[in-house]
Amino acid sequence: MSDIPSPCEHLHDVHYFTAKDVHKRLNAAKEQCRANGVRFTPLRQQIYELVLQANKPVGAYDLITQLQQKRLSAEGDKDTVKNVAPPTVYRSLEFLLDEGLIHQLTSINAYVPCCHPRAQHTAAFLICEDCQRVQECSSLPVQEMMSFAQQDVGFIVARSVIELSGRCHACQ
Amino acid sequence: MSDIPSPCEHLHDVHYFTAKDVHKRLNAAKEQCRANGVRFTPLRQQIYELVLQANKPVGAYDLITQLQQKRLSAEGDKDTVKNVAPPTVYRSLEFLLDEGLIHQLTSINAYVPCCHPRAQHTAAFLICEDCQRVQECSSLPVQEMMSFAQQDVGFIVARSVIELSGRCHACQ
DNA sequence: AAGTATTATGTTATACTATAACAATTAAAA
DNA sequence: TTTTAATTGTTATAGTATAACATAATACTT
Repeated sequence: MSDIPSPCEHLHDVHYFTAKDVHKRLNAAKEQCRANGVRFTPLRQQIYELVLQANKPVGAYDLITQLQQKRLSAEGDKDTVKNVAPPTVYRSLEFLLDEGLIHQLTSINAYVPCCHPRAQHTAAFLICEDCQRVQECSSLPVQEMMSFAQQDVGFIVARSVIELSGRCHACQ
Repeated sequence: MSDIPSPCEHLHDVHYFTAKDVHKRLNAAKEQCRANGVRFTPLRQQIYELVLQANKPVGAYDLITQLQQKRLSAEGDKDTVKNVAPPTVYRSLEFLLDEGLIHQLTSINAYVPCCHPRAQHTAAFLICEDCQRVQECSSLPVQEMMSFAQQDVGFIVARSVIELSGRCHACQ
Protein backbone atom coordinates (compact mmCIF):
# COMPACT_ATOMS: atom_id res chain seq x y z
CA MET A 1 0.00 0.00 0.00
CA SER A 2 1.42 3.39 0.83
CA ASP A 3 3.59 5.06 3.43
CA ILE A 4 1.10 7.82 4.02
CA PRO A 5 0.75 8.59 7.70
CA SER A 6 -2.61 7.53 9.03
CA PRO A 7 -3.36 9.53 12.11
CA CYS A 8 -6.93 8.48 11.71
CA GLU A 9 -8.25 4.99 11.72
CA HIS A 10 -10.97 6.01 9.31
CA LEU A 11 -8.70 6.96 6.47
CA HIS A 12 -8.20 4.43 3.70
CA ASP A 13 -7.09 4.00 0.17
CA VAL A 14 -10.03 2.78 -1.75
CA HIS A 15 -7.98 0.96 -4.39
CA TYR A 16 -5.51 -1.80 -4.82
CA PHE A 17 -7.47 -4.73 -3.61
CA THR A 18 -5.70 -8.02 -4.10
CA ALA A 19 -7.56 -10.78 -5.90
CA LYS A 20 -8.12 -12.32 -2.51
CA ASP A 21 -9.53 -9.08 -1.12
CA VAL A 22 -11.90 -8.79 -4.05
CA HIS A 23 -13.08 -12.31 -3.39
CA LYS A 24 -13.67 -11.54 0.26
CA ARG A 25 -15.59 -8.38 -0.58
CA LEU A 26 -17.80 -10.23 -3.01
CA ASN A 27 -18.64 -12.83 -0.42
CA ALA A 28 -19.30 -10.21 2.20
CA ALA A 29 -21.55 -8.35 -0.21
CA LYS A 30 -23.40 -11.54 -1.01
CA GLU A 31 -23.97 -12.12 2.67
CA GLN A 32 -25.03 -8.54 3.31
CA CYS A 33 -27.55 -8.63 0.49
CA ARG A 34 -29.03 -11.86 1.74
CA ALA A 35 -29.34 -10.33 5.19
CA ASN A 36 -31.04 -7.27 3.72
CA GLY A 37 -33.38 -9.33 1.62
CA VAL A 38 -32.16 -7.94 -1.69
CA ARG A 39 -30.78 -9.81 -4.66
CA PHE A 40 -27.11 -9.77 -5.49
CA THR A 41 -27.61 -10.82 -9.10
CA PRO A 42 -24.80 -11.87 -11.46
CA LEU A 43 -24.98 -8.52 -13.22
CA ARG A 44 -24.67 -6.56 -9.99
CA GLN A 45 -21.89 -8.81 -8.87
CA GLN A 46 -19.99 -8.32 -12.11
CA ILE A 47 -20.24 -4.57 -11.89
CA TYR A 48 -19.21 -4.52 -8.25
CA GLU A 49 -16.26 -6.70 -9.17
CA LEU A 50 -15.19 -4.29 -11.90
CA VAL A 51 -15.33 -1.37 -9.47
CA LEU A 52 -13.30 -3.34 -6.93
CA GLN A 53 -10.69 -4.41 -9.47
CA ALA A 54 -10.11 -0.94 -10.85
CA ASN A 55 -7.12 0.89 -9.43
CA LYS A 56 -8.80 4.22 -9.88
CA PRO A 57 -12.33 5.62 -9.95
CA VAL A 58 -14.28 4.20 -12.87
CA GLY A 59 -16.86 5.97 -14.96
CA ALA A 60 -20.18 4.46 -15.94
CA TYR A 61 -19.22 4.29 -19.58
CA ASP A 62 -15.95 2.58 -18.72
CA LEU A 63 -18.01 -0.06 -17.01
CA ILE A 64 -20.26 -0.38 -20.05
CA THR A 65 -17.24 -1.01 -22.26
CA GLN A 66 -15.66 -3.48 -19.88
CA LEU A 67 -18.87 -5.35 -19.34
CA GLN A 68 -19.43 -5.61 -23.07
CA GLN A 69 -15.94 -7.03 -23.54
CA LYS A 70 -16.49 -9.49 -20.75
CA ARG A 71 -19.64 -10.72 -22.43
CA LEU A 72 -17.96 -11.05 -25.78
CA SER A 73 -15.05 -13.06 -24.43
CA ALA A 74 -17.23 -15.23 -22.23
CA GLU A 75 -19.79 -16.14 -24.84
CA GLY A 76 -18.99 -18.78 -27.45
CA ASP A 77 -21.57 -17.64 -29.96
CA LYS A 78 -20.81 -13.96 -30.65
CA ASP A 79 -24.16 -13.40 -32.31
CA THR A 80 -26.26 -14.00 -29.22
CA VAL A 81 -24.35 -11.61 -26.99
CA LYS A 82 -26.58 -8.87 -25.75
CA ASN A 83 -25.47 -5.28 -25.92
CA VAL A 84 -24.75 -3.38 -22.76
CA ALA A 85 -26.71 -0.15 -22.76
CA PRO A 86 -26.33 2.65 -20.19
CA PRO A 87 -29.41 1.79 -18.11
CA THR A 88 -28.01 -1.66 -17.46
CA VAL A 89 -24.99 -0.25 -15.73
CA TYR A 90 -26.62 2.76 -14.12
CA ARG A 91 -29.25 0.59 -12.46
CA SER A 92 -26.68 -1.67 -10.94
CA LEU A 93 -24.64 1.29 -9.79
CA GLU A 94 -27.71 2.67 -8.10
CA PHE A 95 -28.25 -0.65 -6.38
CA LEU A 96 -24.68 -0.77 -5.15
CA LEU A 97 -24.92 2.81 -3.93
CA ASP A 98 -28.11 2.02 -2.03
CA GLU A 99 -26.44 -0.96 -0.41
CA GLY A 100 -23.50 1.21 0.56
CA LEU A 101 -21.10 -0.99 -1.37
CA ILE A 102 -19.75 1.81 -3.51
CA HIS A 103 -19.51 5.59 -3.44
CA GLN A 104 -20.15 8.08 -6.18
CA LEU A 105 -17.60 10.80 -6.79
CA THR A 106 -19.80 13.55 -8.13
CA SER A 107 -17.03 15.95 -9.01
CA ILE A 108 -15.42 13.53 -11.46
CA ASN A 109 -18.43 11.44 -12.46
CA ALA A 110 -16.92 8.21 -11.26
CA TYR A 111 -17.39 5.43 -8.75
CA VAL A 112 -15.19 3.78 -6.13
CA PRO A 113 -15.68 0.90 -3.70
CA CYS A 114 -16.69 1.78 -0.19
CA CYS A 115 -13.98 0.98 2.34
CA HIS A 116 -16.38 -0.01 5.04
CA PRO A 117 -19.61 -1.22 3.54
CA ARG A 118 -22.25 -0.65 6.15
CA ALA A 119 -25.21 1.56 6.86
CA GLN A 120 -25.16 4.84 4.99
CA HIS A 121 -22.31 6.94 6.24
CA THR A 122 -21.00 10.30 5.23
CA ALA A 123 -17.45 10.41 4.11
CA ALA A 124 -14.96 12.78 2.58
CA PHE A 125 -12.79 11.82 -0.36
CA LEU A 126 -9.29 12.95 -1.16
CA ILE A 127 -8.82 12.60 -4.90
CA CYS A 128 -5.28 12.79 -6.22
CA GLU A 129 -5.23 14.47 -9.62
CA ASP A 130 -1.83 13.01 -10.30
CA CYS A 131 -2.04 9.29 -9.51
CA GLN A 132 -5.84 9.14 -9.50
CA ARG A 133 -5.93 7.34 -6.20
CA VAL A 134 -8.64 8.11 -3.76
CA GLN A 135 -8.66 8.09 0.02
CA GLU A 136 -11.87 7.80 1.94
CA CYS A 137 -12.15 9.55 5.25
CA SER A 138 -15.04 9.39 7.67
CA SER A 139 -13.21 10.84 10.60
CA LEU A 140 -13.59 13.78 12.88
CA PRO A 141 -13.69 16.84 10.62
CA VAL A 142 -16.44 15.33 8.50
CA GLN A 143 -18.61 14.58 11.46
CA GLU A 144 -17.98 18.07 12.79
CA MET A 145 -19.17 19.56 9.55
CA MET A 146 -22.34 17.55 9.86
CA SER A 147 -23.05 18.52 13.40
CA PHE A 148 -22.25 22.11 12.59
CA ALA A 149 -24.84 22.08 9.83
CA GLN A 150 -27.41 20.28 11.92
CA GLN A 151 -26.98 21.92 15.30
CA ASP A 152 -25.63 25.37 14.61
CA VAL A 153 -27.41 26.10 11.35
CA GLY A 154 -30.49 23.96 11.82
CA PHE A 155 -29.98 22.28 8.48
CA ILE A 156 -30.95 18.61 8.17
CA VAL A 157 -28.43 16.92 5.92
CA ALA A 158 -29.81 14.24 3.64
CA ARG A 159 -26.94 13.82 1.21
CA SER A 160 -23.37 15.04 1.27
CA VAL A 161 -20.70 15.53 -1.31
CA ILE A 162 -17.29 16.20 0.17
CA GLU A 163 -14.52 15.84 -2.34
CA LEU A 164 -11.09 17.40 -2.11
CA SER A 165 -8.92 17.23 -5.20
CA GLY A 166 -5.22 17.84 -5.26
CA ARG A 167 -1.98 15.99 -4.73
CA CYS A 168 -1.62 13.10 -2.38
CA HIS A 169 1.35 12.62 -0.11
CA ALA A 170 2.99 10.08 -2.35
CA CYS A 171 2.81 12.33 -5.41
CA GLN A 172 4.62 15.31 -3.96
CA MET B 1 -34.13 37.59 4.55
CA SER B 2 -34.56 34.69 6.92
CA ASP B 3 -34.83 33.98 10.61
CA ILE B 4 -32.17 31.33 10.50
CA PRO B 5 -29.79 31.61 13.41
CA SER B 6 -26.36 32.71 12.33
CA PRO B 7 -23.87 31.56 14.92
CA CYS B 8 -21.21 32.13 12.36
CA GLU B 9 -20.36 35.33 10.61
CA HIS B 10 -19.33 33.38 7.57
CA LEU B 11 -22.71 31.89 6.88
CA HIS B 12 -24.86 33.56 4.28
CA ASP B 13 -27.78 33.09 2.02
CA VAL B 14 -26.51 33.43 -1.48
CA HIS B 15 -29.81 34.62 -2.93
CA TYR B 16 -32.31 37.41 -2.69
CA PHE B 17 -30.25 40.36 -3.66
CA THR B 18 -32.23 43.54 -4.00
CA ALA B 19 -31.91 45.49 -7.22
CA LYS B 20 -29.68 47.85 -5.31
CA ASP B 21 -27.48 45.02 -4.09
CA VAL B 22 -27.14 43.69 -7.61
CA HIS B 23 -26.06 47.09 -8.77
CA LYS B 24 -23.49 47.33 -6.00
CA ARG B 25 -22.13 43.91 -6.84
CA LEU B 26 -21.80 44.76 -10.47
CA ASN B 27 -19.86 47.89 -9.65
CA ALA B 28 -17.65 46.05 -7.20
CA ALA B 29 -16.98 43.38 -9.81
CA LYS B 30 -16.14 46.01 -12.39
CA GLU B 31 -13.68 47.55 -9.98
CA GLN B 32 -12.16 44.21 -9.05
CA CYS B 33 -11.65 43.25 -12.67
CA ARG B 34 -9.99 46.54 -13.44
CA ALA B 35 -7.69 46.02 -10.48
CA ASN B 36 -6.87 42.51 -11.70
CA GLY B 37 -6.26 43.66 -15.24
CA VAL B 38 -8.99 41.49 -16.73
CA ARG B 39 -11.93 42.58 -18.83
CA PHE B 40 -15.43 42.69 -17.43
CA THR B 41 -17.11 42.66 -20.82
CA PRO B 42 -20.84 43.28 -21.41
CA LEU B 43 -21.40 39.57 -21.92
CA ARG B 44 -19.70 38.64 -18.68
CA GLN B 45 -21.55 41.36 -16.91
CA GLN B 46 -24.88 40.18 -18.25
CA ILE B 47 -24.26 36.64 -17.15
CA TYR B 48 -23.09 37.70 -13.71
CA GLU B 49 -26.21 39.82 -13.43
CA LEU B 50 -28.43 36.86 -14.28
CA VAL B 51 -26.74 34.75 -11.62
CA LEU B 52 -27.15 37.53 -9.07
CA GLN B 53 -30.81 38.09 -9.92
CA ALA B 54 -31.79 34.44 -9.70
CA ASN B 55 -33.36 33.39 -6.42
CA LYS B 56 -31.94 29.91 -6.73
CA PRO B 57 -28.95 28.21 -8.34
CA VAL B 58 -29.06 28.55 -12.12
CA GLY B 59 -27.95 26.02 -14.69
CA ALA B 60 -25.86 26.88 -17.71
CA TYR B 61 -28.72 26.12 -20.07
CA ASP B 62 -31.07 28.33 -18.08
CA LEU B 63 -28.61 31.12 -18.64
CA ILE B 64 -28.47 30.37 -22.34
CA THR B 65 -32.24 30.65 -22.59
CA GLN B 66 -32.41 33.82 -20.54
CA LEU B 67 -29.60 35.46 -22.44
CA GLN B 68 -31.23 34.62 -25.73
CA GLN B 69 -34.50 36.18 -24.58
CA LYS B 70 -32.67 39.25 -23.39
CA ARG B 71 -31.10 39.67 -26.81
CA LEU B 72 -34.40 39.20 -28.59
CA SER B 73 -36.22 41.78 -26.50
CA ALA B 74 -33.35 44.25 -26.62
CA GLU B 75 -32.79 44.15 -30.33
CA GLY B 76 -35.13 45.99 -32.71
CA ASP B 77 -34.29 43.97 -35.76
CA LYS B 78 -34.98 40.35 -34.87
CA ASP B 79 -33.06 39.02 -37.84
CA THR B 80 -29.67 40.24 -36.74
CA VAL B 81 -29.82 38.78 -33.24
CA LYS B 82 -27.04 36.30 -32.71
CA ASN B 83 -27.78 32.94 -31.21
CA VAL B 84 -26.49 32.04 -27.80
CA ALA B 85 -24.61 28.77 -27.97
CA PRO B 86 -23.27 26.83 -24.98
CA PRO B 87 -19.64 27.94 -25.27
CA THR B 88 -20.71 31.56 -24.98
CA VAL B 89 -22.13 30.96 -21.55
CA TYR B 90 -19.64 28.39 -20.33
CA ARG B 91 -16.73 30.65 -21.11
CA SER B 92 -18.18 33.50 -19.14
CA LEU B 93 -19.00 31.18 -16.27
CA GLU B 94 -15.40 30.04 -16.25
CA PHE B 95 -14.26 33.64 -16.14
CA LEU B 96 -16.56 34.45 -13.24
CA LEU B 97 -15.40 31.35 -11.39
CA ASP B 98 -11.78 32.32 -11.90
CA GLU B 99 -12.47 35.79 -10.57
CA GLY B 100 -14.20 34.28 -7.55
CA LEU B 101 -17.44 36.09 -8.37
CA ILE B 102 -19.52 32.93 -8.50
CA HIS B 103 -19.37 29.36 -7.22
CA GLN B 104 -20.19 26.17 -9.02
CA LEU B 105 -22.43 23.64 -7.31
CA THR B 106 -21.13 20.43 -8.80
CA SER B 107 -23.71 18.16 -7.27
CA ILE B 108 -26.60 19.94 -8.97
CA ASN B 109 -24.84 21.36 -12.02
CA ALA B 110 -25.66 24.92 -11.18
CA TYR B 111 -24.10 28.22 -10.26
CA VAL B 112 -24.60 30.76 -7.47
CA PRO B 113 -23.09 34.15 -6.66
CA CYS B 114 -20.22 34.19 -4.20
CA CYS B 115 -21.12 35.93 -0.96
CA HIS B 116 -17.71 37.41 -0.48
CA PRO B 117 -15.96 37.85 -3.77
CA ARG B 118 -12.28 37.78 -3.00
CA ALA B 119 -9.27 35.59 -3.44
CA GLN B 120 -10.13 31.95 -3.97
CA HIS B 121 -11.60 30.55 -0.81
CA THR B 122 -12.97 27.19 0.08
CA ALA B 123 -16.54 27.10 1.20
CA ALA B 124 -19.23 24.62 2.05
CA PHE B 125 -22.73 24.92 0.66
CA LEU B 126 -25.98 23.96 2.30
CA ILE B 127 -28.48 23.29 -0.46
CA CYS B 128 -32.13 23.07 0.52
CA GLU B 129 -33.92 20.51 -1.63
CA ASP B 130 -37.24 22.04 -0.69
CA CYS B 131 -36.94 25.81 -1.26
CA GLN B 132 -33.79 25.56 -3.40
CA ARG B 133 -32.03 28.21 -1.38
CA VAL B 134 -28.34 27.90 -0.74
CA GLN B 135 -26.25 28.99 2.18
CA GLU B 136 -22.54 29.50 1.84
CA CYS B 137 -20.33 28.72 4.78
CA SER B 138 -16.63 29.28 5.05
CA SER B 139 -16.40 28.90 8.77
CA LEU B 140 -14.53 26.73 11.18
CA PRO B 141 -15.48 23.16 10.23
CA VAL B 142 -14.54 23.75 6.61
CA GLN B 143 -11.15 25.13 7.50
CA GLU B 144 -10.62 22.23 9.87
CA MET B 145 -11.30 19.76 7.09
CA MET B 146 -8.69 21.50 4.99
CA SER B 147 -6.05 21.54 7.66
CA PHE B 148 -6.83 17.93 8.46
CA ALA B 149 -6.22 16.97 4.85
CA GLN B 150 -3.11 19.07 4.53
CA GLN B 151 -1.44 18.51 7.87
CA ASP B 152 -2.61 15.12 9.05
CA VAL B 153 -2.87 13.35 5.72
CA GLY B 154 -0.27 15.28 3.77
CA PHE B 155 -2.71 15.97 0.99
CA ILE B 156 -2.43 19.31 -0.82
CA VAL B 157 -5.91 20.48 -1.65
CA ALA B 158 -6.27 22.29 -4.96
CA ARG B 159 -10.04 22.23 -5.38
CA SER B 160 -12.82 21.38 -3.01
CA VAL B 161 -16.42 20.40 -3.42
CA ILE B 162 -18.35 20.48 -0.18
CA GLU B 163 -22.07 20.37 -0.71
CA LEU B 164 -24.65 19.26 1.82
CA SER B 165 -28.18 18.75 0.56
CA GLY B 166 -31.23 18.49 2.74
CA ARG B 167 -33.76 20.73 4.43
CA CYS B 168 -33.00 24.20 5.64
CA HIS B 169 -34.21 25.57 8.93
CA ALA B 170 -37.05 27.52 7.36
CA CYS B 171 -38.42 24.49 5.53
CA GLN B 172 -38.84 22.23 8.52
C1' DA C 1 -3.66 56.30 -37.19
C1' DA C 2 -2.41 51.81 -39.36
C1' DG C 3 -1.07 47.59 -38.76
C1' DT C 4 -0.21 43.75 -35.62
C1' DA C 5 -1.06 40.84 -31.77
C1' DT C 6 -4.15 39.39 -28.32
C1' DT C 7 -8.34 38.43 -26.35
C1' DA C 8 -13.13 37.54 -26.63
C1' DT C 9 -17.11 35.93 -28.95
C1' DG C 10 -19.69 33.41 -32.53
C1' DT C 11 -20.49 29.02 -34.78
C1' DT C 12 -20.74 24.21 -35.78
C1' DA C 13 -20.26 19.91 -34.33
C1' DT C 14 -19.80 16.51 -31.04
C1' DA C 15 -18.48 14.18 -26.60
C1' DC C 16 -19.90 12.73 -22.24
C1' DT C 17 -23.22 11.65 -18.53
C1' DA C 18 -27.66 10.13 -17.32
C1' DT C 19 -32.63 8.91 -17.52
C1' DA C 20 -37.50 7.94 -19.53
C1' DA C 21 -40.47 4.64 -21.34
C1' DC C 22 -41.68 0.34 -22.61
C1' DA C 23 -40.67 -4.74 -23.78
C1' DA C 24 -38.84 -9.09 -22.55
C1' DT C 25 -37.12 -12.05 -19.25
C1' DT C 26 -36.26 -14.09 -14.93
C1' DA C 27 -37.17 -15.15 -10.19
C1' DA C 28 -40.35 -15.29 -6.22
C1' DA C 29 -44.88 -15.98 -4.20
C1' DA C 30 -49.46 -17.77 -4.01
C1' DT D 1 -48.76 -23.62 -12.17
C1' DT D 2 -50.35 -19.45 -12.43
C1' DT D 3 -49.75 -15.02 -10.94
C1' DT D 4 -47.01 -11.36 -9.29
C1' DA D 5 -43.01 -8.81 -8.71
C1' DA D 6 -38.37 -7.70 -9.76
C1' DT D 7 -34.72 -7.46 -12.97
C1' DT D 8 -32.72 -6.73 -17.32
C1' DG D 9 -32.90 -5.50 -22.28
C1' DT D 10 -33.88 -2.02 -25.74
C1' DT D 11 -34.67 2.30 -28.00
C1' DA D 12 -34.71 6.85 -27.73
C1' DT D 13 -33.60 11.09 -25.82
C1' DA D 14 -32.49 14.61 -22.19
C1' DG D 15 -28.99 17.28 -19.99
C1' DT D 16 -24.26 18.97 -19.37
C1' DA D 17 -20.02 20.34 -21.32
C1' DT D 18 -16.11 20.98 -24.59
C1' DA D 19 -13.27 20.85 -29.13
C1' DA D 20 -12.10 23.22 -33.12
C1' DC D 21 -12.21 26.79 -35.98
C1' DA D 22 -14.10 31.46 -37.80
C1' DT D 23 -15.08 36.11 -36.85
C1' DA D 24 -15.00 40.28 -34.30
C1' DA D 25 -13.48 43.38 -30.95
C1' DT D 26 -9.95 45.32 -28.06
C1' DA D 27 -5.22 46.46 -26.80
C1' DC D 28 -0.50 47.28 -28.24
C1' DT D 29 3.23 48.99 -31.08
C1' DT D 30 5.32 51.96 -34.05
